[in-house]
Amino acid sequence: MAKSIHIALIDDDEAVLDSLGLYMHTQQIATAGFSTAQEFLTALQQHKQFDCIVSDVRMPGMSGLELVRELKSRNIGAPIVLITGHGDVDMAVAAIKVGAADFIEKPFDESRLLASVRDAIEESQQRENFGEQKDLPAKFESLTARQRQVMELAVAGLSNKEIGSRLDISPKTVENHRAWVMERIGARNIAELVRLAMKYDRQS
Amino acid sequence: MAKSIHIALIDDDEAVLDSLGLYMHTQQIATAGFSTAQEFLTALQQHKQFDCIVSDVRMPGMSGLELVRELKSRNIGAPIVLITGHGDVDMAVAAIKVGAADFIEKPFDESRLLASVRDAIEESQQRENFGEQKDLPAKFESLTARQRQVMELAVAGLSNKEIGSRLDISPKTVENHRAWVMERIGARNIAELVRLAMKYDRQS
DNA sequence: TAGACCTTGGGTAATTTCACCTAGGTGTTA
DNA sequence: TAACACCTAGGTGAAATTACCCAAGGTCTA
Repeated sequence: MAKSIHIALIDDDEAVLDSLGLYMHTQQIATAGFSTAQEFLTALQQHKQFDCIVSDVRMPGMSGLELVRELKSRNIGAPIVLITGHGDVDMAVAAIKVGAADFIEKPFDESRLLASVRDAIEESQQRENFGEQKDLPAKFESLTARQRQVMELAVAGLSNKEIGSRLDISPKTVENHRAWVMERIGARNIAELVRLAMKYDRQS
Repeated sequence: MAKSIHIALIDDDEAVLDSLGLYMHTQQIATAGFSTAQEFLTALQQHKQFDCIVSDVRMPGMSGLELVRELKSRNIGAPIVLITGHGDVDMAVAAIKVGAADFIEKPFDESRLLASVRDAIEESQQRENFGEQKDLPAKFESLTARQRQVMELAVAGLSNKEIGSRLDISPKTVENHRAWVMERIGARNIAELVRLAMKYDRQS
């Protein structure tokens, strides 16, 4: 349910990496620090996944802006938040145009960055959800009859015990069906399942 | 969350009361048995509340049909399921017309009655909900700013811990706000809250 | 200023959910 | 027949929710 957040921090200044990493940690966000864009790209090639990428703009080697372009050309979906100490309007415009999620000037409040990161992740997930919505009918129709029964009662707000007595099966079995439903539909919690189920109901 | 169900059983045949009461008990449904409609009405006057009333039709004194009329004239909302051993189509039609929720001929399967009772309760609750829907905006707007924040994040599927770190308050406080929200909105569980919140979003 | 309400957060205990696992019985299909 | 999917249901352990209780401090208002 929790869905831990994991972000990448890219900055050639170690002090920045440390302080941001520490702050994010206090916010239950895992971080991986990289001194250069190249280092980060190497990690990517090793199948590492990040929910968001926070990168400095001015760095030796590949710049943050170039990194954004590179990632976009690779079709990496993770949102990228750029931070910089020497930004100007043009640079900011360019960054957003090529697809950066945000562009923040140093010095900034850590909470400001956090909010930006969260917004970016949320937005990208909503994009994902839009993609998924087309498969909604397919997903719901892939449920077995039993799973559908359980799903409907769960969405109606019944506990596993109540569903069990309603369907005359053990609460444990309900639990199992429920787990399957969550996985098949791709919902991370009941709230999401309810939302998707309502969407599906209205669609079809 | 559980919302225990409590129904009234009215039949002049003690054996019927006993067996139905026993069966309902196995289904986590509490029952109160009455030998005559009058007895039941007396209980009603003592502020007893029932989610559903199951009554025989042919009884000494007031008949089941008369009971339905009586209750309707008193504006009692609880659904009434009639059961009878000597029914005919006309009687059934009349029963439904005056507002009985269902009309079942003996002998019947206990599970058949159970399903009928549950459907009736669900329907009557939906009627209630329709009534409540008009108050939906009022309810949501009665939330304080903090409660609304918590509500929105909860509906989005975040755990109390996540909401806490997002709002920089302790999970415990989130819990308290959440409880208030549930009470104010009148939702019995998250699923219901999500549904109401979506309804509200679409309405306004 | 006293009362009402909101926000904050602590405690305790019961219940529920979640994420794993194993495993038998059934029915379908390659 | 063997593989596969499904339903059933048990176990364990961690995490979360729910329902209560309590109290302190702030703000606003009659």
